[in-house]
Amino acid sequence: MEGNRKRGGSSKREVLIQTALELFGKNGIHATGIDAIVERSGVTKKTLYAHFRSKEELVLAVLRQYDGMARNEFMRRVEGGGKTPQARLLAIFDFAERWFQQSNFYGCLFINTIGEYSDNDTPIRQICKDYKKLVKGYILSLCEQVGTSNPQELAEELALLLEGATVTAQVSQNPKTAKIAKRAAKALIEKATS
Amino acid sequence: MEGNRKRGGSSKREVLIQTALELFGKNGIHATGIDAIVERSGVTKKTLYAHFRSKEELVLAVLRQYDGMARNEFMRRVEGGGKTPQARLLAIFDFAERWFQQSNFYGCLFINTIGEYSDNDTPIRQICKDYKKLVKGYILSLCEQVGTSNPQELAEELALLLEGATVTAQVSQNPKTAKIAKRAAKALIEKATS
DNA sequence: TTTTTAGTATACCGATCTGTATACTTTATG
DNA sequence: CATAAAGTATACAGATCGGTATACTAAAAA
Repeated sequence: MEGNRKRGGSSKREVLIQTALELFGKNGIHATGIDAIVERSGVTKKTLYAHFRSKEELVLAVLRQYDGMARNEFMRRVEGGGKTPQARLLAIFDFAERWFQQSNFYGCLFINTIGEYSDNDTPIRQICKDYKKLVKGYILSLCEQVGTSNPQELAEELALLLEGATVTAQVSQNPKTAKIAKRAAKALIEKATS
Repeated sequence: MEGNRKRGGSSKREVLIQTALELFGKNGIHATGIDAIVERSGVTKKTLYAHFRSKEELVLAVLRQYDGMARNEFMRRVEGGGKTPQARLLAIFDFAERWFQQSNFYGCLFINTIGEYSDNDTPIRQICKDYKKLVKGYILSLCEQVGTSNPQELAEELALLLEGATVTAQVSQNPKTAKIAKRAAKALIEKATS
């Protein structure tokens, strides 16, 4: 074979990853059984284990897939949200607000996953850590274009605001935390560039 | 009986709550089995179910206990960390730094728990939500004494910084996020009170 | 067309999960 | 001292966990 993913559609592998992503995001990883993924995806357990050797491998595939998707959309939205570096930095929080408003928003998958896996040197945790590092790197690259004497400092502060807004929106189920973070970000950017 | 908690010591109930707190914090709730709690605490399963009707009741007891302990220590440290409202607001982040440095720091138990329980109207989630609300209320009370035209706004911003520092310290295992948050907080407080 | 691959359907395995039952022991108090 | 509460030790029930085995089917490739 070879002609899977029937014409723009999705292979069984992708269906499984997508289904697992939904369930992991909603209920967490440990609370999501293989049987639930199999049932919801309409794919047989045998097929699942033909694509993934174990649940952990499925978890890793889900995290990697989401990592790519999320960072891509993040950068796309930020880039499209403004022309100047200042405007783009603020657009981060417009993107966040739309994200928080989605009905399937259950906080950051990577944060939630880290809460379930404390062992530091596991591949699962590493993916989560790397994601955060890469996002912060992107924010830093914007801060470097904004004309401040200490872009690293500004990037760290803005990254903190984004994380804080995300978990607070998750807890309170109120997307307005994005606006609060944006207001604080504006003040910090102004201070750094004056 | 009645003379439990043998002379300043701890009753079986308290031992179970403490043990469960450690395991829930480290590995999450769903990943922590009753058997693990029983084994680690040295208390029989029968006794556990004599004190708690179900695992969920134990979870609730753990969260309530931790809620009280954590808020108490938070306020105590902040109050002892400065005399003026400004100094106390900044002392929040000194407290946070010490917290992040503890070897058994695995992020905020309430945040991690919310990541495992997405259903909104469960008692478990309610405790987590209430905790965050009460902490924010305390921060607000400090902001009201600091002399700003919009204490609510400042409190929301500082609460976001604290959350962001907490989850970022959890992910990066680096307590320095507290200092970053403190720096940003200082700027926001100055701006609000000038 | 024949063969190989990917899939379904379903039953099963051993381990672990939450929770209960049975029988015995410690211990505080009336 | 006698009693009753609280505890230990241990086995077990029923469900679910992650993962495997068997038999059959659809379909693409040779």
